[in-house]
Amino acid sequence: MGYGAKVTRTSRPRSAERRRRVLEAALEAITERGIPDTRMTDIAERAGMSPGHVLYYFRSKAHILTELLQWNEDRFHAQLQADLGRAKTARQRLIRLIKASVPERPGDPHWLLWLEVWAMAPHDRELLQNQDLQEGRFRELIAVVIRDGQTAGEFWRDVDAEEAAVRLSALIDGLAIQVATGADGMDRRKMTRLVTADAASLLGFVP
Amino acid sequence: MGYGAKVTRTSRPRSAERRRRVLEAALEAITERGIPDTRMTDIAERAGMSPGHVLYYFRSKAHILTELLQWNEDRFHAQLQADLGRAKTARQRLIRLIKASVPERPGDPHWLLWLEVWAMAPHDRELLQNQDLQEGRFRELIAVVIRDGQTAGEFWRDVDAEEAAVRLSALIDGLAIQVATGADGMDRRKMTRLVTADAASLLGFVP
Amino acid sequence: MGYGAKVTRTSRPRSAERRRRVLEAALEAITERGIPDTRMTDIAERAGMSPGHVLYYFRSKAHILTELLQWNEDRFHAQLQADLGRAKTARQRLIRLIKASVPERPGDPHWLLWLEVWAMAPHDRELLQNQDLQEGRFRELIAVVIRDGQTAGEFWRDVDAEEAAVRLSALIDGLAIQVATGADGMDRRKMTRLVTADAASLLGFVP
Amino acid sequence: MGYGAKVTRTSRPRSAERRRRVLEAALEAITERGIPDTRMTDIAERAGMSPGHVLYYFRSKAHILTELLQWNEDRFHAQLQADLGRAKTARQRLIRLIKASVPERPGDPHWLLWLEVWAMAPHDRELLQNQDLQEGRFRELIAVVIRDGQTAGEFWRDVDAEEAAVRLSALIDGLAIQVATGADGMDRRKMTRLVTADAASLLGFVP
DNA sequence: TATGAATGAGGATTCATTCAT
DNA sequence: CATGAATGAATCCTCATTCAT
Repeated sequence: MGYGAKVTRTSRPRSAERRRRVLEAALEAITERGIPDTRMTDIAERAGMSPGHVLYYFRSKAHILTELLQWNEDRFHAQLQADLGRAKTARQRLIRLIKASVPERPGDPHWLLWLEVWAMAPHDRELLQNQDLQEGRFRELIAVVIRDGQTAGEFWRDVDAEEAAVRLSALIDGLAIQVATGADGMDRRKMTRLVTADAASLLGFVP
Repeated sequence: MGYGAKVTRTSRPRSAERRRRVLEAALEAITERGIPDTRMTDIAERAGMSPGHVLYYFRSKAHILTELLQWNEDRFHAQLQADLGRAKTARQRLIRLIKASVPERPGDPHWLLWLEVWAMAPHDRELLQNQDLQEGRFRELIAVVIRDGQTAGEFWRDVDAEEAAVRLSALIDGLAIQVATGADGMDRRKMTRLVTADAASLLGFVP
Repeated sequence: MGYGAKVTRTSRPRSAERRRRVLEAALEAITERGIPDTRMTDIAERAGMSPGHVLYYFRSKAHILTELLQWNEDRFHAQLQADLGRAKTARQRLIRLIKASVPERPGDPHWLLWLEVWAMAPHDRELLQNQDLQEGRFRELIAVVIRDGQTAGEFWRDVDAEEAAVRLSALIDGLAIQVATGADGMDRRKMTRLVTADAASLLGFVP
Repeated sequence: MGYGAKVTRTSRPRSAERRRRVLEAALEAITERGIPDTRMTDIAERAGMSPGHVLYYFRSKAHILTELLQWNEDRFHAQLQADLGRAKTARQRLIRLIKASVPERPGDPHWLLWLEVWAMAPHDRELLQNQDLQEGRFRELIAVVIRDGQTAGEFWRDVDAEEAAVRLSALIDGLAIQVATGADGMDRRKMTRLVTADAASLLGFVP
């Protein structure tokens, strides 16, 4: 994950790190205020640079957003993949996947960004396509785990893996809204239990 | 509900109708452009009046929004209640409820407004409370239908009605996102089938 | 030239007058600082209104410019036509035309605007077309006067009127640059004498 | 005028060439976009160096401009002098001078720069002085040729050489505007004919 | 010399809101 | 009630210039 130990001279990554700093700042600001109320200045301040400099790296506010979404998903998936790699059984992998998908807490940045995407997607074709891509990637991950479990005899075989993935991811989205917005009567624990139970009854394993 | 024939002084209804016209215009504009990109002027134009006059009825843009959400939900529930009233069995009522909940098409105004609400709620306590209220009302409606069905012996009795309602409404939300945004691979018909199947297997009736 | 004496209620012209005020302010500012260094604020201040209001009348800085050029030329031509109308002979008309064309003094707004146009025209097709139109109108005016004089026997007949107009207007442009910029060794009086002498020797009349 | 073969220390010529490269780049950029829309970056890119480095050679954008104008005129005059040197008679010299003065084509860099100068001169005293200098130099050149021709008996003697030079150079300026901006109905050939004819009738030689 | 990251002072423009009529 | 002119604060973005390396 590092650039190697030998990089002494501040070398290239400088630029990449600056960009990352901007993205982190943007996510932070957006999490706090929401996209429409996040000003360039908010981002710049948090990133510890001038507004002009933020736009030196990203041509416009829209560009920041685009890259932010990508970066957010990539990070999530990398983490998820690593997580899954450490599990032995499909059942364990599915449970880990569920746990990784549940918002950490109200205001979870990853999910707040998704709420913003859903609100904007109907008016932004490009964004919608990206949404499709990311959600498809996630659903496919679920489907793979399910199929693996079916092959290994851990899950029932007569369930359509794709459809189950659609149902599970939709349930996750719907509940995550409640957790992430901080809605009354739903929290991380409850959501985890609900989704796990649903998966268990759907695929026939013990939660 | 209804102004009746006896309203003689024209003043009030006139005003009420003007206000409704503004709300309709606002919903239309928001559906097209999203809340952040909807200007007072967009609303005024659609409502056929001047921007200044829109603010004569609603003190600010925020007030329009607040009232719009309420109005939108009230309308939805009134329609839903009427729908359910016409059904004989709990099973029929549940199915009608599901059908009423599925977005008509990509861009369905009712749902697009919800997408906006979810995106804003984390940064607006009042809005969040309203969200809780409305979603609670909807879940309770589902729970009532389920309990009715259980009492009538149409649904399995060993299912917790509240929890089932939570699960169903979350599934609906999650899938509605896909349909309403126009996501690839999901549409009204497929969503209806999926939710109905889920309810059926959950409560033990024939879809 | 007035709107009639009966207009008591501040009526329509309000808007038109505001617009004119903006154009006057713009011309003033541009004359002082040049187009590139004229800020919206400069115009607004001089027009006695807020910058936002200036853009309420004219959608953008570019729009102000476009209208300003048109307005400037229209004004010049209206004045010129009136001038010519009062002259009896073609010779007198030509002399009046020349006098009207000579810059009043260094910094003459009408001509400074032309200097700006010439500098911008190579990079703005629309502007160039407008330039063609206006210069064509002016040259045609000269040509008409010349032809009249030829018909009346005041000017030599063997001179091509169009070509003479081209030559005269080019000479006027070239000298006006010197007068309007305040170049050394050229002024209104000298320019008038030079152009008149040129016309006289070209068309055969006594200056 | 060259640096000769003896320059051993490469330092100076290097620098001089770099500077020239910047000036060439600037002229190119300005010709394309006009001065107000030419950014430091445009110049730097064309010169194949970084914006920071451009300012290492020229302290500011204004300095580039100043030097560019000088360089542009020096180049023009050097070329012109060389041209005239090859002509035997004053008549030939005058004709060559005219040909050299006519813009090559719409967008001729040398003339586009003049259009910019005229637009800026009224707001920049220093620039105006430089304009006076350059135009004076050009007019004097014309006057010299005329006087030579008069002495040699090629041109009429009763014409005031200075005044003729003023007239000719103004006519050239006025027509060059049309050619250089790409105005309708005027081109290099026509302009050449017009100016030559004017000079011929003024000085009494056969065009 | 040479780079390009970094700055920050503006600039045009937008838009909710106010208010005289 | 109704208008639309008027405001001005706020926002994104540009760009000459500086400076550490």
